[in-house]
Amino acid sequence: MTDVKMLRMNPHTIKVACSNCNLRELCMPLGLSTEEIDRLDDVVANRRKVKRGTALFRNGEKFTSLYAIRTGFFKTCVASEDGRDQVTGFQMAGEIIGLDGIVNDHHSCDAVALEDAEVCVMPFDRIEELSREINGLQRHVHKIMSREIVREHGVMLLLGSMRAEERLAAFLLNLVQRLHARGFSSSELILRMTREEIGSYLGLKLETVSRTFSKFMEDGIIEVKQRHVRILDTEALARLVNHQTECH
Amino acid sequence: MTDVKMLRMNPHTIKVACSNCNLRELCMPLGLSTEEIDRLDDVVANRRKVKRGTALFRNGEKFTSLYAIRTGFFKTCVASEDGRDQVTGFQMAGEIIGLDGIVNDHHSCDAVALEDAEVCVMPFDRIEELSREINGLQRHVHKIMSREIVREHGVMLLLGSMRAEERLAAFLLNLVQRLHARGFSSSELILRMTREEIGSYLGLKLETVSRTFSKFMEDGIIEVKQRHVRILDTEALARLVNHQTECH
DNA sequence: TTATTGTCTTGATGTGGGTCAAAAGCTGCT
DNA sequence: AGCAGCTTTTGACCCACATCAAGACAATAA
Repeated sequence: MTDVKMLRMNPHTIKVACSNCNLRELCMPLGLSTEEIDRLDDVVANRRKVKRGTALFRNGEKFTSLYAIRTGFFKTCVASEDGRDQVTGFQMAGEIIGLDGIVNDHHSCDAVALEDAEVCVMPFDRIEELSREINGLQRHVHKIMSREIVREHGVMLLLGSMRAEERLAAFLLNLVQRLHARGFSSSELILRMTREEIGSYLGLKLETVSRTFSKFMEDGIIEVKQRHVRILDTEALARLVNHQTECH
Repeated sequence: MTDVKMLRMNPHTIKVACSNCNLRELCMPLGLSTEEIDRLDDVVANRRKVKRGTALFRNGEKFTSLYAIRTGFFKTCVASEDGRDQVTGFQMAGEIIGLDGIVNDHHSCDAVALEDAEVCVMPFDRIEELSREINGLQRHVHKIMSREIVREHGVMLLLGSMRAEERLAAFLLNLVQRLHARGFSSSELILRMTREEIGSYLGLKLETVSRTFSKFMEDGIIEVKQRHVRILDTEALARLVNHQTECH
């Protein structure tokens, strides 16, 4: 038996329930009846652990399920024929990954854990089945996909029209805001990704990311020490993003 | 009565049917029963004409419907607080626009016609209703949204890691391929957008777009005369995109 | 402890594409 | 036809970021 088969058949899985999950409000619809919430548990087939540095799924693999992140941190990236690759997003607890696989029944990007992680496996045919019966779930699935489309519009704006400082400022504000929504500090964070991964996401080289961090530190906007970042002046970051230049 | 209200109440609409629409295979699912196809006609509330240069919808407007393009050509664009804007896509006959509005019940981008256009208005609550009953439609809606997510991944790769020539080559190949799928030439096309709009989409300035066109012409890869483009060497364009540099 | 490897910072230098400017070509209007 | 306003092209110059290179720092293993 191949290693791959072993992995598929013995995927460190645990049977669990949404009904008592503290992340439910992040990844599942609100306002369901208790009966509907019980039925949601049928959607989550099991959980799966993903070790740091390994892939939850890879480009080309058959698509079967969406994944709700329970713990840990992921990056998704696409690659072009000639080997360049581009980080398309960083995902944290409560967020859903795998949507890219729906259109062609195969994934078109890699999802790699940046720290040991655990995900809820939600077979997509079960989701479709149940969302025919629970309007709130149907609506929720649509919203999640639309949200991803809108998020990507924002990244396109960033990549297409912002300069390095603006990109990094936008990146930091976005990260800290999402962490804050999960109960973490709104001024302090640990980066789970390397400078190179940040650079890939932002369309910059790692040296530029590093230099821009240093620049922000000189300007007293943040403190950075390796992966630990403390935001001292959120307003200044926001001003950078909105390009409130001091001219006239 | 305000102009806006006038517009809403008198939107140049015509009642029509999918069942005999020659674009159905592009915007609607395949393999439905005749009974199901008849019911699809209920989804399309009416058609709406959009004059060149005017918006089908704008950022901030209430979201009610998706739109299937019947004729004409659109651009979608997002704007940042400080007025910069970014073209996020160009859409042609058979493609669906409006997906951005689902998540917040309001549109988050503008859709502007680049030539006189006509769209089928599909109220989203009707789509949701019917897709609970017709599995093929449900699946189709999911695929359309997933396709858009994957398309945007491609744009992120382009914006994040390609150089000007590669971007323009990728853009041309993509356009001509989509046009070819609609029965047009695979080597000749009319650009419906300005150099500035191309530049915005590709994260370049209009001068760079113009220079790159000229460069391609010097190299004998294409012929350009204003908005008319003839592709002489598709292979060369493809090689550019895949960065097959001549260095070993 | 030291070696090893991956990550990060910083400096020196180069360049792709941005910016500014001018002119030519198109389109539409009167 | 003639004018006005876009759009496009092209040239000259510049700068933000890439590239190349060296060294510092951190984490892990021997």
